[in-house]
Amino acid sequence: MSMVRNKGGKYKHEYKQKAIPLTVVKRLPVYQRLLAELAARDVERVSSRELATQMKIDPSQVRQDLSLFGSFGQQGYGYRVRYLLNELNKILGLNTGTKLVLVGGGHLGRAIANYGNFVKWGFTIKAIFDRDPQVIGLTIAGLTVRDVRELTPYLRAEPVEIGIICTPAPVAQEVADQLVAGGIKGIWNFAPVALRVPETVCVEHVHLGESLMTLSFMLKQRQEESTGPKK
Amino acid sequence: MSMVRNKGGKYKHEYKQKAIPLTVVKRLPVYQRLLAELAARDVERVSSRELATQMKIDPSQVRQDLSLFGSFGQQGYGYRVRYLLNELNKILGLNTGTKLVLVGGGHLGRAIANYGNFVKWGFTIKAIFDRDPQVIGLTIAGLTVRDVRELTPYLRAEPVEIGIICTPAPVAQEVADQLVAGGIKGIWNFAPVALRVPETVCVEHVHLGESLMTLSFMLKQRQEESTGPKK
DNA sequence: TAGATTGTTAATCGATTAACAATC
DNA sequence: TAGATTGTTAATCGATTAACAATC
Repeated sequence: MSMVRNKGGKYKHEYKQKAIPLTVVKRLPVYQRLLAELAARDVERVSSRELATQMKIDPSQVRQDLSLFGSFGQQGYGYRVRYLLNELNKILGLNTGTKLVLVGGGHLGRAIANYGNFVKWGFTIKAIFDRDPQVIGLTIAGLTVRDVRELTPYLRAEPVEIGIICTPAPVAQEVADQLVAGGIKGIWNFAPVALRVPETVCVEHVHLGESLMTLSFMLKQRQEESTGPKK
Repeated sequence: MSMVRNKGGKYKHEYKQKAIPLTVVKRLPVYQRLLAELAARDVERVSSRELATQMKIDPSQVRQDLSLFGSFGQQGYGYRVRYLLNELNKILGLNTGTKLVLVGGGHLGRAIANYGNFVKWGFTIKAIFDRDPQVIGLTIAGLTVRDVRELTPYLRAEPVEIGIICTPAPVAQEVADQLVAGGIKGIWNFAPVALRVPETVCVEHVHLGESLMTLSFMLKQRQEESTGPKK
């Protein structure tokens, strides 16, 4: 996938400067997962129509999304599964040996640390920190939990791309500040607070409470639909 | 909040039949959280502008979102925090004693079971199931883990609104089928698969892998922005 | 070759933002 | 009362869907 001339004779993708809409960004990992599943079953090719059916979206959308990053298919054929998967991995920054630290060794932190699914995309948790003397010194997923006071010095000595926050809400902002001070580039936040960070730092939050409330709302709506008048 | 006549003399909210856009649904829990924080600090009133600032959206959007459910504010004053919070809780179906079962007693399942944050909205996990003989019989969050083969009989005897799936991906669909057979109304799915369920069943999925990939992508974009040409 | 399917441009649809009368 | 802020309608913006020439 190098630079390609288009009709006008101009280069496309001279610089990938276009901002990708968040709606598209959220679909990229889904494409990746579907492609990975197909590749695991040794499926060779896939059409935008097939991918779209799986995701309950329009085939045009699949093609439009992918075309933001390049031309990966062939007319009349579709997409080669392995090739497209590989391109998506590159787009998503997978398999580049991304390093993480985890702060908060409670139940959720332990679950994340032991969740093996990330390793295969090249993500590695390098250290775990906690504040509680009862937790410090424990072994979680093969790592000895360190005192959170060592966090900033650790990051100075061992630069890491991503920090995971699995602490209670009240201390999450403080931890975020320390991670930022330590030069972290992204935060994966599981605490139910909106973190304030500099613009240069990316935050992805997983708010379990909000997720459950969403489900609760949908349930209630369904119920009212059936209770209410039938059209 | 009962029925109110509008200018045309027609009742509004005769039947809450309008479908709420998913974009709005996803913001409702955020409003709820912000209001709960304000209520905890004994703040009495809040304006759409203040809420909007917190959420980095437009004040119009806050008012428009809320107006889908009723008129909760007062001109020139804003919204009473406690009143609006209470209305949001009703809208979201919180504090109605929702019962859940959890399938999968691994690290993630244990974290969910021990995550105390849901209890305060009236969600209670009534039983935990697993397939592994090593896990069956263990006590997790005060509950003895049952054999997953008891799942369907259990649900027949003890109706439950929501099933949580914390199993590995390959068995998630099978578990979903059993939950549906047991009359469950909603599924909170942590397994990285798209579940096939009847239209009557709501699914909310939390895909940790997709979330981490999203973060990875944003990081890569940031990096390319700074590496690439400055404007 | 004929059939299929891409990449892309144009048309549609829906969500966000702006504006303002109503009124606390 | 004057100032502030809602609820709602209209205008704008962006995302999704449709259409089709290009071509494998």
